[in-house]
Amino acid sequence: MPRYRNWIAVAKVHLLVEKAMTAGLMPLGLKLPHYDILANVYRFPDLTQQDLANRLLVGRSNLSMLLPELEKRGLVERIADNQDKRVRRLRLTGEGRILTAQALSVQVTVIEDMMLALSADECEQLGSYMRRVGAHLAGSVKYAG
Amino acid sequence: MPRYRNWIAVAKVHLLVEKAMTAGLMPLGLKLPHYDILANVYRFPDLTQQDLANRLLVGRSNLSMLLPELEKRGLVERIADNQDKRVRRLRLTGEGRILTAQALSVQVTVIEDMMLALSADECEQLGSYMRRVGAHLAGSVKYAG
DNA sequence: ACATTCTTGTTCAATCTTGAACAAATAGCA
DNA sequence: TGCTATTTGTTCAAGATTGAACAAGAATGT
Repeated sequence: MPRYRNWIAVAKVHLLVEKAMTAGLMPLGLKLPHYDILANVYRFPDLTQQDLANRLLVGRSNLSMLLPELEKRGLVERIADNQDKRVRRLRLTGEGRILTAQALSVQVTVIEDMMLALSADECEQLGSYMRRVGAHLAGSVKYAG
Repeated sequence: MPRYRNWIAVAKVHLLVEKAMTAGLMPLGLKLPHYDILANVYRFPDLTQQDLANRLLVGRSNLSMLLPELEKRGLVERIADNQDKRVRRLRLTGEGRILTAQALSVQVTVIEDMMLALSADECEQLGSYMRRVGAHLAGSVKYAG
């Protein structure tokens, strides 16, 4: 099983990085799902909840549970849209931006540390491989909303 | 954020493959956690539950919940050890081996399909990168039991 | 305008996962 | 031998995640 072995390596690294991220985020009072939300709203303001769910490959109901927590903590705002009264567009508050920036730097640290095992070129090549695989899969895999 | 981008690609592919695996396993009546257990016991018979938990990077309690299900389905046996009366060594039954072999072939199919995006050499190189990263991380990340 | 169909976000119950507390067994050490 | 510290597996309650059902709003077609 030749390719199998290679995939296992990917899965294991993913798991380890997730654990490292969880540990690194704890001091900020954030869990991984919170962070995923914040990081995406940070880079893509005014997403709807549905947009965000698609981006995270997660169910809408999940966000309906999580977002109110972040809202109560004063990190996220949900702004009514005049064009479409169903949707609520997501933005970070000032405080949310500050915390998210800190969290991002945690992730950068984790990733930089991990990638010490690779040269810059190798890291790029790894990314290029994975993007190709991702594009290939995006067509063939259906993901629920 | 150069390396960051590359990691995101890894994470996304991992997520997509997990979804594909979940879908592929469903006809066999297996969920991903069940499969992970079976696949490991298949390759490494006579593991203790603790060994298995370490291998899967999962809590022991998780296995205490899951294994009785697999046992009731007649897929796994937990055999008392004479040397150490605390532990229960894990083995597949005949039926378990058959089902696991089918599940493994599901995984092989998913992975082969995914890796169509890469040449054989590229796939090997990807694996080699990830093994290096994995080895690098294994030292620096502590994982709970 | 109107009826039908889709989409968006919420709620709720069922399922999964985790960590702490526990009992039984082993290991280590005086 | 005894006494303490570890290790193993289980249990249980708390937290997280999911999918189905729902209501409100928007889009489509006539």
